[in-house]
Amino acid sequence: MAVTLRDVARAAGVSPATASRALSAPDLVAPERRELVRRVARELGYRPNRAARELITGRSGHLCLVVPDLENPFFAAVAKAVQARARAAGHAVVVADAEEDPLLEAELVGHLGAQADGVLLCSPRMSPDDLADVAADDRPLLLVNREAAGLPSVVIDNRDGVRQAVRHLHALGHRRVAYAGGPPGSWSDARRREGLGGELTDALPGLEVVDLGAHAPVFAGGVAAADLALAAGATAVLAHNDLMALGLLDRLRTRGVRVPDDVSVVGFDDAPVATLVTPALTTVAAPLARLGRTAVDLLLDPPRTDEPARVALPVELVVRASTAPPPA
Amino acid sequence: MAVTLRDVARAAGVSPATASRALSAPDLVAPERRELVRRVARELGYRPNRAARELITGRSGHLCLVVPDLENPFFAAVAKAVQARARAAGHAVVVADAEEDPLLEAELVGHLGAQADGVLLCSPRMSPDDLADVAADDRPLLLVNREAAGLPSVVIDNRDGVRQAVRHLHALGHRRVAYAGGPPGSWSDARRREGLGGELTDALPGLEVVDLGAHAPVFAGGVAAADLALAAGATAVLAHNDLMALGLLDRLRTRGVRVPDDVSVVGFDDAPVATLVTPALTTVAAPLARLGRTAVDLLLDPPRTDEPARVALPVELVVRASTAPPPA
DNA sequence: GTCCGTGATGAATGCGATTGCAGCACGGTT
DNA sequence: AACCGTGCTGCAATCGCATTCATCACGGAC
Repeated sequence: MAVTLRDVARAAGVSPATASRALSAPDLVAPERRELVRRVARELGYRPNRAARELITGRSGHLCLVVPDLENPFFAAVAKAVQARARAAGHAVVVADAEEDPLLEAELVGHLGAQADGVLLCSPRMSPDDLADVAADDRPLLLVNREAAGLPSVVIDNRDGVRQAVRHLHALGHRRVAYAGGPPGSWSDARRREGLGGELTDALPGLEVVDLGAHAPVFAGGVAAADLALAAGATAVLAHNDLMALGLLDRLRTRGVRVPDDVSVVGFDDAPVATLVTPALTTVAAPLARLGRTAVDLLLDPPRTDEPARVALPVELVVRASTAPPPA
Repeated sequence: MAVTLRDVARAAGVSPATASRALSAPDLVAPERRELVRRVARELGYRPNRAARELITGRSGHLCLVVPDLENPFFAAVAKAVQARARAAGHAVVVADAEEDPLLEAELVGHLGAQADGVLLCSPRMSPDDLADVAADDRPLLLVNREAAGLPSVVIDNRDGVRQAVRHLHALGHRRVAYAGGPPGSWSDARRREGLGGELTDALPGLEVVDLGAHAPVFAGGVAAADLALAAGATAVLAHNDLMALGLLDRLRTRGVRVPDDVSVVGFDDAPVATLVTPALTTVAAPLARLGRTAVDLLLDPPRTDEPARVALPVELVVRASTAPPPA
């Protein structure tokens, strides 16, 4: 059997209460006794039983992370960072893959979240109403890459991202730029469309933004968008994410259109795959690791304000080989 | 506060013991009482407290999954499948990213694994000795994509994978095939080298296999291997994994070598990215989802044999656009 | 010398669910 | 009528730990 606190106490010749204090409230125990207990504990290989501790303290030492798809590099990157930061803070991470399903998402938050010290809900597909429902538990909840009224959140600056991308294209000489949007209902897609609005076109003379509509945020979505972009006569396409940008690249090549000579392509997220293709993708880099770390920090000790915290992280355009001046 | 079993019992007019049995050992309770309790529990939104249950049963309902890198698509795919299967079996998954570090890996198994019902150790970097150490706990442990004496494991058929790949290349007419190996000490790389051994060259007349040595199993490793392959005069290269194959593709293109016209390239794993590049990668598809599912099944109810279970899953060559007959 | 404050310690309690054991009612057997 | 087996049910103990409260020793102040 495992070593319990009683074993340590017995071996050290103290009561379980003293042993407990020596390990988790050191100030309350006389120095030499404290060190004795700690040494004995180490020698015996004592590990506190999380269940017993949770039962009495109410804290499990677990965080729950819910993502739509673990295989999506965006969420994989966030999950990795969350895991690392949580571990540094002494917490384990229970991850749940919601398989892009809003219902499953809500269920997972309810089931798994109930046994955790807090829940990180990543890019939820849920409607604002359902979101309010799952947040009704007193369990701390933090939204990642999505905002909602009354809930704390960490997001990336989507508006600024598309602006940086479009300014880059405009500076290269492009005047007709297409946006290949993400799925309908996507919160981040809505923010990006805001960034493309009047304010931007006002600031950039001669610029026309063509909306190519909503697409699945995957390779196939980009393939479909490519044909629309060509039909619309755009010389540059900004994609909702990198996966779609790869689809664009592939379809354009198939149709004999050279990138970046004939058409420029810009992605979003800076997924690792962006550097693995030819031409390497110009893309808006989202600080995914920082997103994950900030989320954990904010969840574990929330600022003591009345309003829930809302953090937006800056993004940065990374120019690679998929953008160039338009053909003369 | 949360609804406890006592609340349910009181509301249903029975003792906590009966309420407990009604929910988790239904046969022991009279039918009408049982249904009453279950209805009341549902109406009150009762959720058993995992900590309390763990304390007495010793089972936590958690599995622990340790992987070297969550962002690696290979492990992301396995993690996704593990998570799904575990959930179906009523278990939550605690994931730990070992950051490719054998020491951290061992520590994570010790810390996190101690509080779980079982540990899935994915492609451990650990030495066989350290492996034996961490397995010394009575906690069930299962190796994924690695074998070791005395431990149960689920692997893919690495030997057969390289054989299928090389047979394919030989059938296309290639006679000088290079192998760009993975990192030194990699268990799966060793198995693949076995597959390339005498048995294969005996069976395929005229075939020569050139060993390009060990490389980091990433894009940059493939880039380095590309130059070696060209210098060795190979007309086809088999890479340790898809990431390296992408590096090969990129470097060959940069040097003006056409794929597949001049040189054929074959990857391993069939990571999602294999279809996202041009030319789409011919690769050995590892059944990653099945790997994860099988691992969970085997961990949760191990066969009652003396020897620990060893399962090898079949792989399948997927021919895409990166292989063709060699130049005349 | 007595009293009180201080700091260190241990005994006891409880967190919520499970489970061995005893008790109870009931129907059938001798 | 006495007895026994069967089927349910409840009591109470238990898991490992944190924490409250009482106790005790010690030293300084009066």
